[in-house]
Amino acid sequence: MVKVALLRAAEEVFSAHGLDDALVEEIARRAGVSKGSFYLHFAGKEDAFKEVTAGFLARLAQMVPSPENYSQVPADAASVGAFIEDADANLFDFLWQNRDFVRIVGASPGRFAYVVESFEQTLIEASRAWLEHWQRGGLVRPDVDVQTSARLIVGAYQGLARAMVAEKKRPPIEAWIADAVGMFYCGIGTAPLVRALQSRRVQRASQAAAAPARAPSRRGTRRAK
Amino acid sequence: MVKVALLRAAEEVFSAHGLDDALVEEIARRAGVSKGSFYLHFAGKEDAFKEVTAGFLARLAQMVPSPENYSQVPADAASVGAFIEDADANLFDFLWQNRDFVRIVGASPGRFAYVVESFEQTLIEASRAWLEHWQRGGLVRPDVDVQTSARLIVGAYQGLARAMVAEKKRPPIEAWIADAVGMFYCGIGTAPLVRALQSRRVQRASQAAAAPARAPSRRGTRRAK
Amino acid sequence: MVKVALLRAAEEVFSAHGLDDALVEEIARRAGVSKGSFYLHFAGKEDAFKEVTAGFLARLAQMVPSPENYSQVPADAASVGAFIEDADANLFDFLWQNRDFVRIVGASPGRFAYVVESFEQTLIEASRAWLEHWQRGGLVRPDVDVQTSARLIVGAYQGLARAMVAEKKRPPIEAWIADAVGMFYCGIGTAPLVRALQSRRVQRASQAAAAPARAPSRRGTRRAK
Amino acid sequence: MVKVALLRAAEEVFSAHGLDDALVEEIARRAGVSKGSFYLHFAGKEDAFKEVTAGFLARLAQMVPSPENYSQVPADAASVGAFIEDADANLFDFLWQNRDFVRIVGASPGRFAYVVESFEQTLIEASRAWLEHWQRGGLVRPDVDVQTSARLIVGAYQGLARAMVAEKKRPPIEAWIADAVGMFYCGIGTAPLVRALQSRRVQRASQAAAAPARAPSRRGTRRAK
DNA sequence: TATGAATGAGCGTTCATTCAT
DNA sequence: CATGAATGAACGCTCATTCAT
Repeated sequence: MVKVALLRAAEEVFSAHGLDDALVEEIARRAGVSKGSFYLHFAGKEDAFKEVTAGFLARLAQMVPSPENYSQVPADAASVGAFIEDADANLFDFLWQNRDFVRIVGASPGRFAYVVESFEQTLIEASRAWLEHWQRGGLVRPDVDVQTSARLIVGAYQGLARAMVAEKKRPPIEAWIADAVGMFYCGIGTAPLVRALQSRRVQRASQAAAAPARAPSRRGTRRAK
Repeated sequence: MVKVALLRAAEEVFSAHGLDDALVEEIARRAGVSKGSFYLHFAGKEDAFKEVTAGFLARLAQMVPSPENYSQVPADAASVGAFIEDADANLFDFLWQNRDFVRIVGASPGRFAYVVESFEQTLIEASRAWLEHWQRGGLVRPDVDVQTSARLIVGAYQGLARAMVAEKKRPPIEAWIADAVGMFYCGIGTAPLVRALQSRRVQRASQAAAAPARAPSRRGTRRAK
Repeated sequence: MVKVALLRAAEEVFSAHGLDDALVEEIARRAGVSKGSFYLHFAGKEDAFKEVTAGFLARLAQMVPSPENYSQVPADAASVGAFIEDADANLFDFLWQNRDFVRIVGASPGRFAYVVESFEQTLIEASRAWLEHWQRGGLVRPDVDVQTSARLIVGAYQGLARAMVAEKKRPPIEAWIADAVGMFYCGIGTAPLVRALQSRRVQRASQAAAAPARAPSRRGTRRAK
Repeated sequence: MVKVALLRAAEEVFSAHGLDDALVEEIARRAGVSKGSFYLHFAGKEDAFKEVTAGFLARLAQMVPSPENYSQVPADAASVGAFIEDADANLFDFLWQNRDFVRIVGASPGRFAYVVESFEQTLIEASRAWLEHWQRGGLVRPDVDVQTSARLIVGAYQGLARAMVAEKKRPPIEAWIADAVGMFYCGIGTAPLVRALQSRRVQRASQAAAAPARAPSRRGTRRAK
């Protein structure tokens, strides 16, 4: 119980001040315990940061669907577009909610690079699995190198994520993702998938024309607080 | 002379450790002077950081061409693509050479945001000037809002730059830029420009197919040292 | 416990070196704790000085009698002289014991002037109260302006105190006070008081003649240590 | 020439900040020379302080008259009172003009006590000389111990000086001195001198009654600036 | 003489970590 | 498990003094 409070407090303080400027004192105070208790649960400040990061990545990993753990695996061209966009938007919304912490983790390139890299591998693996799944289902062209494509997609998404967390106001994440999905899957998809994605785009464009001042329609996880 | 050495040393140390973790002691030592001498040239550590940043931005600004200070302003569809890509690749190569420092400046969003923003304005202004120039020359469609387009282009390039400096190994900057240029200018260019850009792309693709293991071919400014 | 030791040590060190030349290190060392502990109890060196000063003034204020808190208020001419001289000698003896610190506080006229002034007000107020008391008792002439007289008396005593703390060897405080009391109260007293004071003076003179090598006969509070 | 400027500047800066807080830099700047030049003329900051103090005491000593170097030595009861008061008032006015520096010198009791003491000796010696002179002239009673009286007078004047320099606004120095002179010389003077002093007092009192708002009538040396 | 850049010892303050209770 | 007082290493900045020119 205390450890949970400490982790919560640590995430807040690390998000607000970064690893170096975060005070153990403040973490303990926010958790409602003494500074000494902090050291009963963590070996030190850096260790707490690692745990917070690990927890964050675990929550993040839970948001990454994979064909194995999905009961209703979409395999028809019509629903794949919506499925991908929804999953990705969920992930990006979560990153936006926690953008301060994401920024902090990304700001220490030397230290803790491994955490980013391990998550990157997770993402690549999941992407590869989906691409294979859809390749088997005839939505992705048989000649596509799924491993390479997965790498490229994840790399592009990282750039997108970095750009997002550097913003001050919430950017139109859904539109960004739709564009990205359109770009990637049109490049590797078979004719049915490309047609389905294009019809989605047309549909969305007409909606946007009808209601230009789009309500952000928050979805997904709220920021841990 | 001493100040130059201090600025060089400061840039190195700030790049390596960031503002807070940089030691005045180390900066002075690397510059070959005493700690006291540091304070003959700077009001304090933060002041030195500002000077380093200002110098960096000045060097950066020199790499941004504008129609006014360019003797040979390209205005024909055939050469515009190469011109843009070359200028952009130069800029990105410089950022890559100084990626550590770029990361540091970008890592303190609150403090020093103004330096990033001021440079952003410089870029937007230059982009707008080029777009107007080419609009007058018939390469950019007359109905394009150059101000808005300039904003979008600069924003996209920022995302690209952020993604680049976060990499450990030099990414294929030239390819990234070529893709970006292809995307943006096809969207706002008139038919001749679009055709010229597409022929560039075809040409490059065939080159890449012939020589898959691309030699990086460093160009542009070397890192100040 | 630690704070008491720190306050004691701080008073010593401030007395010996003044605020600026006092070393936090030395204060902590004398108190038998680490430098870090000093900052658990004080916001900084100046804050410690203020606390020491406040404590000193509090002890000082306790030595100033007032008619309200005195059970046996003397109101007859014969005992008033002895009462005044005794109270004043007590106060001056305390100042002498703490002459180093008194000198330090008085040496920074700009900073900390308020502490001296606040104590001055306390003294004036007490003096006024006594003069009114004795005026009602017929020992002070009815036409005397007690407020003005109180100011003058306190001012003269301040001069006396300043002169005393600047001495290297203990001056004849009792004699100084006796002279001062003789001067002031002869000027404002009614005939009975003046007669009583004069008889005291005669008596003391004959004693002094009999025992020229006057024993200092310390009295009152010892220096806090 | 440079040394004179440095001494002047040093006196100003020492007066304003005290020995420890005075900056060699500021002294040199005010003198219009470089910091290095300062060390051509003084062995260090403390040495400069000693020279400034010595110069100040020399000027002070010049203001102390002695029977030997006085062409018109007053020896009649009528003019002695005016003579003493005038000389003392001159001295005190000078001290008032330089009260900041006087305070500084007095504030370092341990260090530099010798300068005060040497000047004290000068004063005592001069007072003794005058008392002897007047004793020979029949204005001071023959049974008076001139050495002891000189000590007492100088001690009392020191107290007066200390009280004065601690004031924020110029106190009525002339009145203080007149009172002091009246007190001391009535105690040791012969009948003619006492009568003369009393008539002065009466005269002054009537003047004061006629013009209560006494104009200060500055006299003597102006503050070195 | 004069300069002023360079030096480096020194101090106030912070804060992660420890440990006796 | 919990506390919080205590520790001490670390660092930014100041400024008296030196010395090459």
